[in-house]
Order: sequence, then C-alpha cells, then structure tokens
Amino acid sequence: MKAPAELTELFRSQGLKITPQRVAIFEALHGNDAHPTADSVYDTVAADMPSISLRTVYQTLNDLTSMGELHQLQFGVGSARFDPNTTAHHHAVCERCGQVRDLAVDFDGVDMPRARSGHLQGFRVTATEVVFRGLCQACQTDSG
Amino acid sequence: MKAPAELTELFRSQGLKITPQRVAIFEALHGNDAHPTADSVYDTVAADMPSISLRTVYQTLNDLTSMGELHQLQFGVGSARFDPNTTAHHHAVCERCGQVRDLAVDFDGVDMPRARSGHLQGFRVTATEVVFRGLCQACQTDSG
DNA sequence: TTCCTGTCTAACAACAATTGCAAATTGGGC
DNA sequence: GCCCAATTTGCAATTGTTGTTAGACAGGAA
Repeated sequence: MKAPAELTELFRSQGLKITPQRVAIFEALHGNDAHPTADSVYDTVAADMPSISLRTVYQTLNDLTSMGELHQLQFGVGSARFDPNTTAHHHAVCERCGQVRDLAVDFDGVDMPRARSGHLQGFRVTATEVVFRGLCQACQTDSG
Repeated sequence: MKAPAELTELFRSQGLKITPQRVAIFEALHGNDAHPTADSVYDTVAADMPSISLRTVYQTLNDLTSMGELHQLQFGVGSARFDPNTTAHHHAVCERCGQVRDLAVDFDGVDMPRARSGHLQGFRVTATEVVFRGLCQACQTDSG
C-alpha cells in the first residue's frame, strides 16, 4: 500500500474526495502488518474519531482493495482480513489464536504459479495463495 | 471420504445413529468432486427427501468434518464448500464462475510444508493449502 | 470568502450464511 | 413393542457485510 500522502494524491486524481475519515483509515493501515479485520481498523480509527461508522470503514477498505492498494484475505474463520503488503508473500495462520504471520514467498526457487503448469490444463492463473495452518510458537507452549 | 456403507459403520461404532437423512447425505457426497456448498447438498438430498431441513445438512457436514471424513474449504467468496476428497491436493478457483477444480499436489518434488521451513520460525505447520485463482478455460473464451 | 454540486458519511435496514434452541420425533438396544 | 437418548425440525438469533437514503461536506468556480 502506498503511503497516506500518496493515497491522498491517488484518490484526488480519480476524482474522489479526501475526507478526515479516509485519511484516518490510510494512517491506521500504513505499515500495519497485523492483518486487521474491518472491525479492528474501525476500533483503531474510532479511538480518535468516535463518530466514524463501521460502514465507512468497510467502504474505504473496499475502495482501496479495488484500487489494488490492499489485499483482502479470508482464512475461513472469522471475518475478512486486510493486508497493506501487496508484494508477493504467503501466510501462516495460527489455528488457536488466529494470529497471521507473513512468510517469504520463495520456496527454494520454485516459481509456484508456474510449477507443474501442465496440471492446470487451460486454467489461467492470476494469483497463487499459500496458507500454512498450525500453531504459532506461543500457542505451542501454551497448549503443551 | 469413506463409502456410505463404511460411514454407516463408523457412525454406529461411535454410538451415533443411522438415520435416512444421514445416509442420503453420505450418498450425495460420495464421489462428488464438485466441492458442493451446504446448500447444494441440501438441494440434492431434498430432491428425494423434501422434508429434510438445511439445519440437518449443516449438522451432518460438520460431524463428518470433525471426524476428518470431509474437508471444509473457504475460498473467500460465497459459502463454505465441502470436499470428500481428503487426500493431499490443492485447488484452482475460477474468479468468474466460482467453479473449483482439484489439482495434483506435486510441485516438481518440492515438499511444500517443509520447504524453507527456516522461514516458519517456530510455527508448527499442520496443513498447507494452495489456492490458484484465475479463469477456467470456459470463462476465458467466454469473456474474451 | 461564499456558493454550488456531486460525493461522502452515518444510521439503520436488509441480507446471506451459519448456529443455538426447544419441542417433537425416531433409531436401536432391551 | 418400549423406552430413552440422540436426532431432526423449524425458527429465532448471530455474525459479517452490503444497500439505501437523507443530510453533511470537500473542493472547484466565482
């Protein structure tokens, strides 16, 4: 995701308005690697701007997603998570606490999307997602 | 997933009852590689047993899932999908029509879960899922 | 600065997927 | 066939998200 100032520019260049709500959301996301849900973004922003509505947060997150500035992730449990890191990487999801950790994308030099492309039989791949499920270190010792 | 007869045995051995509803659901799933949703399983079963409730379908799908006979998949759009194929494989999801195709799991001999395990820093991986997103052959020609 | 217009926000209703609950029903050991 | 715990049903509740709309506001023009 671009920095708040650049996003401001981007929005303006598309004829969209710069509102305090949007700026607050840009700032809450910038450099955030916690893979927040819409609700936790709302909590963060609402701390300083209690009048903001969850609806506005969803709206802006969706706008950013369709501009490609944000990736929406869905790990099958709970709500959608948003990831400002749009570079290629994958995720490790803790089944116990729900924490999501970023992982480097390099699997010993194997280019995932193209690997065994023969098996994709005519399917045109535009994105590849890898999710590792298991237990984070804290939860291993916790539950052991 | 085991065959209906074996599932009957399995359920019975766990003190669970064999009801016509359950048997019908076993049969609807057996050999089904369409990755059906709860609702489409319901439709299938309800064709022959109109009195069955969607609630019962959910219940049984969840039971089968917690016995490990079924895998629940969530591709981030629409409802959960259920997969009676519990052997290692991954999925190609068409972004346009929603169709899900099974893919062989072998990526040129790379053992995904262990690859670059150094990057998983203490995270204990129990399952690895790979999702390829894109367009199936039909949708490529359709939209072109 | 002020006005104007189209966009945005907030509040609330609607919605889809799934689960909780309680009452009625039923499988299967006796 | 009886009985009881397990199951099914129907419906309400819940969760996460989106639709709607009236009023508020950003930002260009005068």
